[in-house]
Amino acid sequence: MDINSYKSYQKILVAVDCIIFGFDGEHLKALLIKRGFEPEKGKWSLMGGFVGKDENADEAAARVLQDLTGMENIYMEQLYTFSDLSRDAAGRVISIAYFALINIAAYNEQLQREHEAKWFPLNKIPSLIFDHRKMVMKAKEMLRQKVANHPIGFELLPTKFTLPQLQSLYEAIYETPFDKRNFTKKMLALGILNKLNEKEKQSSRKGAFYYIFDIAKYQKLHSNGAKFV
Amino acid sequence: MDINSYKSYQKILVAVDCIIFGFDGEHLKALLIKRGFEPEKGKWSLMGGFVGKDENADEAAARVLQDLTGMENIYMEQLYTFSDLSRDAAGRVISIAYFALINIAAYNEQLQREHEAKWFPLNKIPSLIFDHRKMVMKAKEMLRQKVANHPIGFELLPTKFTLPQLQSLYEAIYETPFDKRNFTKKMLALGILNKLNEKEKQSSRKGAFYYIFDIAKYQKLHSNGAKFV
DNA sequence: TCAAAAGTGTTCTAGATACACCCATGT
DNA sequence: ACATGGGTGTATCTAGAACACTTTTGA
Repeated sequence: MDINSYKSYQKILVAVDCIIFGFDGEHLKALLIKRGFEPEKGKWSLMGGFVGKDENADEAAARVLQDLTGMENIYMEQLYTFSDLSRDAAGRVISIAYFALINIAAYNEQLQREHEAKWFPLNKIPSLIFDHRKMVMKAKEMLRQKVANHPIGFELLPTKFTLPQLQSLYEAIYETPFDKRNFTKKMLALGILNKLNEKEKQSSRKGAFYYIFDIAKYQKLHSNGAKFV
Repeated sequence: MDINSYKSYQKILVAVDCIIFGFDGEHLKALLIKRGFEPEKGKWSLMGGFVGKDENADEAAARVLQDLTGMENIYMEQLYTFSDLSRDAAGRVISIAYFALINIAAYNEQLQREHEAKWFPLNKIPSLIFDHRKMVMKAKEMLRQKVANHPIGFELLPTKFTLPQLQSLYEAIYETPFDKRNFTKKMLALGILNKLNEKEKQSSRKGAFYYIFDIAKYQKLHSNGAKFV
């Protein structure tokens, strides 16, 4: 703050934009919508909204996410604030970007149709309005960093998942294959997965055992992160 | 964005606040100012300012930093955006926090007096206005993470520095002692330090060789980070 | 019986850690 | 001569990487 009074400064429109990641078992995807209003109507865009006078940015982002997905308690984290003068064609708007991780299978098809939303693989993101492409790229980078040290990958999977599914997810995030034995070894060594006495039989004849993430065990061990990759 | 027009949303005052880190050879410190205007006049605070209509947040932060330090080209990075409804006692203001690293020895004493600024060791931060304490803590966390993978520690030291100085810095950042032999070994193994044929003789009789950071070598090796701790 | 994916151990290598003595110099 | 901080090497341990075969079962 400098010595000028608050009043001599101009207020600015503040938006949030959400990069919503999902994983379909093969590709890491982002949920985009066809923008329904001007400017740039009809173009692909991130889901966003303005920050209202009675909410903070986290609340605004959660509201936007709920509008689009119908879900609450989505994993969500602030990413970065974009403030270039001409980033929004309609005027000065700064945008606080959030990234969110959801279980793609739980996503409501109905809402998808209502919003004209679509999942795009990260390597096939269409042309986006404004600086949204930059946001997606930054979110992807942050996802990689976070996943390496925090057990957030599980947010992208169903409650019950198999080790091959988990591995596919990590391979999709890092765009690189991992050795099955080493991967399994490391994940199990973390001691935060509980094996269920039940198999997933869709994707193979033999079937793969389901696991669940044991959040209690995780929190006991290392509240501030451990190495996941 | 939702279907409402931009106009139906309220604009918000947008500020930047800077967490400025320095290292005096022993302690990691943050530069704080005595706030010169209401509300909370006379209390300790981060240096901040509003984002003007003709600048983006990075530019605003750079301007604020230059006001306080007289320096340009300071290492600076966006940290997080704080937007709680009641974070500023004077009204709704969101603040984009930045952290900056400067060579404390190059800091202009004159400006320090003008701004009633003072360096505080990180473990002796006084009571701060608003949510500034949260900002400082978050900045400290980010500094640790960044320093581990990026050669930004050098920003806190003079151009010429000794290995004992570098080690003290890392020890201050991580609040933990390192083994001298292992530290030296690792730093030299990175291959990004150039030994000068010149010694620093203030702090010991024998004297310690000066080194300089070789940014060119660093960039050649790994543009996207390496392990520094 | 065979195709397709799941499951499982050992060896090797590199990086991290632990550890103690001599060196250079100013007083 | 001695006190102070600077400089250096080796042995051990641990985590990560490389690598191939057997198991299960539906078709």
